[in-house]
Amino acid sequence: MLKLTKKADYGLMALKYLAERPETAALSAKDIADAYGIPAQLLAKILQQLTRKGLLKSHAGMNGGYALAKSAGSISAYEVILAIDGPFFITSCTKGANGCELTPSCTIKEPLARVNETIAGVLKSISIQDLAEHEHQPGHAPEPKLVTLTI
Amino acid sequence: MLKLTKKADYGLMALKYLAERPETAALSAKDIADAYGIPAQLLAKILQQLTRKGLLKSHAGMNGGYALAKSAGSISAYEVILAIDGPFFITSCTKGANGCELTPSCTIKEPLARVNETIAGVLKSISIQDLAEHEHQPGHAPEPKLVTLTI
DNA sequence: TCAGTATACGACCAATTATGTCCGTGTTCA
DNA sequence: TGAACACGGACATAATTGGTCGTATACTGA
Ligand code: SF4
Ligand code: SF4
Repeated sequence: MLKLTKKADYGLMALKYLAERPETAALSAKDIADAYGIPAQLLAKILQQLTRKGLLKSHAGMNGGYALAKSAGSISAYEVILAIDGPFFITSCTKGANGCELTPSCTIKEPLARVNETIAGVLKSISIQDLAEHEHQPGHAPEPKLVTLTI
Repeated sequence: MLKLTKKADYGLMALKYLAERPETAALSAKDIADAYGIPAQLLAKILQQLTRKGLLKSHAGMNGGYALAKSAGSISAYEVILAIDGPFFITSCTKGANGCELTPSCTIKEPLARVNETIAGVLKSISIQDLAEHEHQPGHAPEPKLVTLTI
């Protein structure tokens, strides 16, 4: 419960990997998969999804592969998760048609919707660049981000 | 992905229901289940779990049922989710033994652990009382809570 | 031009998890 | 004593996730 799928996980890793290598023109799905031990075909599908959503640019043929479509700083973790796993909701209601059938009697969906928004906000405030920058030198103080939650 | 289980959902609803009725000595699982249309036996098991974790007090026999073990203000949504669904992690690693096998090569687990902490913080800052108070009068300004995220 | 390398995409399968039911046991009270 | 309740394990089923396969298509460079 409340767990990121591995697909989203893999997607984030791949984007981070690309963000760390801005000099290379393109990296193939296999290259990235091998670097981490991710199933190559699965990662390929994930990268294809990200391409369709406009987060990556793809290039077939020899020396082809994927490259970031935008700057690493302008891609948020939220976008990635959204692209891979679809709309982001922590509850089963709110997702259009097929929600849970006790939505009318439910009294906690509004508060939970706020929580949902807050978590989405957290995810939106994290960029691929944040992930890539992270592990560098010990002396760099990462700037804290603030998120507001109103029940 | 990143979705609350219905069990946790039901648990929160039940606790809120109890919090709104502090006068009654105890309410049976069936009472609460009927009020919302939740499967009674399933809710019963959830309430039993919450009892084992010390969030509820139970009383068998006629006119028995469940009551809050603590004040509604001192029970956080985090505790409830923890009691029902077990340890709270957004990633597959960090959960003791059986995590994902690419933990050593993974480069995003530290940042994600911070995100995990942040989300846990959000959940911890929400009490059952917050849920119960919510829908009252329109004029009451709910106080916003602040959560800090440091990548 | 053609072989090799790569993406694109849908169908399919296996493993896991979530959801819910059944049933027998023990407890309390009128 | 019996009705109404909690307790808890063992199922059964549905939904989701994680992963594979096969094939078509696109691009490159020798
Ligand atoms: S309606 Fe209530 S019970 Fe149903 S999914 Fe939404 S929050 Fe959960
Ligand atoms: S180790 Fe990395 S890939 Fe594996 S679960 Fe943790 S964050 Fe995800």
